[in-house]
Amino acid sequence: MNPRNPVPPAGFPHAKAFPLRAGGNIRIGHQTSSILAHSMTDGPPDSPARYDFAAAEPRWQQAWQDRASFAAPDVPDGTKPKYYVLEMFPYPSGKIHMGHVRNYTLGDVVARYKRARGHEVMHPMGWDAFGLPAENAARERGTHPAAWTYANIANMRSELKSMGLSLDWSREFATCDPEYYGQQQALFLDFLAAGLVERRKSWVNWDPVDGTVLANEQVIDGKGWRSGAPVEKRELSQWFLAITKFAPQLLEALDTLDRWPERVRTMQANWIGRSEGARLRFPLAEPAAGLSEVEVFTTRPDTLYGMSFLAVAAEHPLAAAAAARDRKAGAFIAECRSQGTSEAAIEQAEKKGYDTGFRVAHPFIEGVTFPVWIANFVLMEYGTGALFGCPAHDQRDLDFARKYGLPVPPVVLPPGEDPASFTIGKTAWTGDGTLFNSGFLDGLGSEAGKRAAIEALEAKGAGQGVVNWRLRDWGVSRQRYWGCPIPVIHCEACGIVPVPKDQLPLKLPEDVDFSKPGNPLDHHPSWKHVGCPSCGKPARRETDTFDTFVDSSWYFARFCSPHSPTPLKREATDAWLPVDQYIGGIEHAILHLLYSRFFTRALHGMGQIGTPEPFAGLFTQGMVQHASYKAPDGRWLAPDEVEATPEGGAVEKGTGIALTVSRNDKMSKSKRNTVDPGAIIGRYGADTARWFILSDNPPERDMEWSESGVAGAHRFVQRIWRLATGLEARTGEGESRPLMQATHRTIAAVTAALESFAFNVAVAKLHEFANAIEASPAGVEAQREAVGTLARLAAPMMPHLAEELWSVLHPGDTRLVAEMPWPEADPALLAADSMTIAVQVLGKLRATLSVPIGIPEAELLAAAEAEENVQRAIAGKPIRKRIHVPGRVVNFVV
RNA sequence: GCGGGUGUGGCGGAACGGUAGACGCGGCGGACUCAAAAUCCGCUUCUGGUAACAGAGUGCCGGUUCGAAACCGGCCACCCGCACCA
Repeated sequence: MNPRNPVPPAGFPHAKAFPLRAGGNIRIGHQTSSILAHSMTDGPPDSPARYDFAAAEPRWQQAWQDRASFAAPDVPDGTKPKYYVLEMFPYPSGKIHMGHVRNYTLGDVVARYKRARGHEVMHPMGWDAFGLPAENAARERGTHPAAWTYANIANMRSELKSMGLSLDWSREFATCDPEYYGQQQALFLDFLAAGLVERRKSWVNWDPVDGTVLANEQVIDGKGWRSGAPVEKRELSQWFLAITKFAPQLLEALDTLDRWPERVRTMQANWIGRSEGARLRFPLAEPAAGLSEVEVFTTRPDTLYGMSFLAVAAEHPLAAAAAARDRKAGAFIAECRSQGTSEAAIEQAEKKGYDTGFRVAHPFIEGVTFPVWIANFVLMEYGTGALFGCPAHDQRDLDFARKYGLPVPPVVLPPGEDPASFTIGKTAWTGDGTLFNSGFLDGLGSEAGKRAAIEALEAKGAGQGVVNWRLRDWGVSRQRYWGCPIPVIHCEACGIVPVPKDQLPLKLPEDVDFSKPGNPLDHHPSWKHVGCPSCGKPARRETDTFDTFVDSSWYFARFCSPHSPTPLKREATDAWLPVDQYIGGIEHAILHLLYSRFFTRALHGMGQIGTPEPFAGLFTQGMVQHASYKAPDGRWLAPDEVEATPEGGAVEKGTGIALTVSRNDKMSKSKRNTVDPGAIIGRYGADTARWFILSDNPPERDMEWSESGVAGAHRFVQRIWRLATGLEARTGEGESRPLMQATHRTIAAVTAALESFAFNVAVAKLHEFANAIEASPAGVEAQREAVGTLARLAAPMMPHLAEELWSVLHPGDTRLVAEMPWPEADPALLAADSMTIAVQVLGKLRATLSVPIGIPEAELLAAAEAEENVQRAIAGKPIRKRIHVPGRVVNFVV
């Protein structure tokens, strides 16, 4: 996925925060971590007492690759249930970051677990490779975007491989591969043929810094999502994908996505923004500039008799008509446009308007006309860009009316108010009530009034009831080079002519000049000049490229048949879609996920995909954060420049200057608090990094990366390694049944935890199990069995160590844990031999009682009552009630 | 303003309505060592007590229940998303 703040390529300034060799003291919370690092890097690497992850991890990665352990067929034979697990694919910015490590570790746990549970698992990886950072790199240092991108991919691929992910690399592609974007061009032509593409002039969000158009979804607080520059309004011809045609389906189907987080569904529902109301036309008293009426949308047709004025947006045609005959109107429009849409601007902006002098008639009120104002709070993008002002029952309209001295006629009487005395002060009445001063609507309630007003409008031909959507069509044109070329040709004679499919892929030219501002494709001397495929006359290629969100709107489907000569292969998508578990950041809750849903529905409608929804399950992970350190002079310090104080604060190394510590800050270059995964993996190994990132907290929450936490995870890795290698030395002749029971309880607990994404709990249960093994007096064979199960249960999280443990426990066994089935809990061993019963008096714990399973109730109650503490609490009072919850608790009520 | 979510030790967090604080981090004490590291053992919610034990305790107020972190009603705080949306 394209990050909002892409990390510029090449060396992070503090990539050396965690040096691979000794000497890198990270002194957060005393000296443990630096001391540990010292011993681990300087100690004998082949010491039998320590697990040599640096040698073992590549070895097992090679073994998986040699055995093609993670390859999935395009069309499985159906003997196993399929499971498609996918993490949002990365933007190749140069290096992986901790967010990637978390994301891909989560997905890998699911993939490995499901594989062990007998599913045919597809777990692919690719690259969301088009986008602006590559072009910026080209401008800044003269590398070609393709060279920059593919070099980054090569680097990040090897970083991902070092994590030991169970990926099917044979499915890998980058969206900037012509084999991919050529298929995307073919899909676009299908969309065009299906009537889902429109070219039209429209007011667009223009990012003056990036020099390109932005979709509404890419404008955050009035600023460009990438550049952060205030967005301007411009009118341009653009390509649009007709997502609004699917608005009702996209909204309704949210209810079917029961394995999506509630908050994502809510965000999408809000974004789609359905509202019921009416569209109606107000005739102009005198036609102006060819306009004879103004259309408005309202959700409150019941309040039509409360009209006081009509207001249009600055971009509305009627505003232009006013400007044409009135210089001051033009000046007001210009003022509105420069006002900006930033949050600050909106908050400060008072409601301003300009009376155009035009007047409109009212559909119900004869012989009266109302003034038409241009108002800065009317949005051209919503509804019709015009509204009727009803100040008594809309706060914003009321503020406007008070400012300009417009009338405020009340028409909705709140419950309990007297019509003779009810007036509106500074607060509009926006609730329901009884209509009055409203002609034929008088006496109706608000809901009945709406229905009656719509009926009357329809009868008069003045309007109709409608459902209005906040969702806009998706403008996909971008004036950039490093994107998928839009495969159409503009011909003076024939108009818009699609590039014939047999000429796809329409490739980007390689010789481009980034020295001039603007779109290099447009500047290219020859690329855009082409013969019209229809009439043969000279014509012009479209030089816009697609928004990169188009690339990510169907990649999950392409993964099913990544080498197909057609965009999709129906047998493959039928076999694999929908994605069973999709995992990624919450930042894509609207944009990417909504676009992908739209694409899937569109392709479903064209018969190219058999399912209407792309992602059956969605999991949104939290961010990875890290403490940040700021000096009084405003400098940010990297963790390795900081020393902890005994009081829990931090000072700058060397100078001793006290620093402000912020404990949970999103990792960012500017705050210098990033941690480089490559360095962590080099120093502790992939398993340690994976284990820690899973153990810290529930995966949907933000987590804090801490050095001491990683060190703790590494201690556990080494500990269970010793558990396996020291089997013979740990003599034991004792009973093995308790250990077997602990084993099977752990199988059940870890299984339940993994099923519910409670990976931190799974980790805790495995810690407990390791404690139990260590404390067990059981003999060698029973311990071997237990440690072997520990390895298999830990395998989704620590795959390399699991293989290593298995090979140590079972020399000569050539099976891989990655290909073994999941351990089954034996119900006979889940049942305990004895149980601990809590004994309460009046709900307060007074004793615990260890009793054999199956003890008669009377016996148990007698034993409980006999407890000394219980007797003291009862204090001689008669027991009124004895409550017994078998296996749990006894409660005496006195 | 609308919508969604979260509140539990020093910290991250566990806990089918049934022993609150599993597990980890940090801390304290100890063993081993010439010394350190690594490793191991013990303690670690708060208050009182040497202890046994007692009292309090899951944001606040109330309710349901033999029993509430969990369920219900009413608040508070924080986080996130949307928002001059007609």
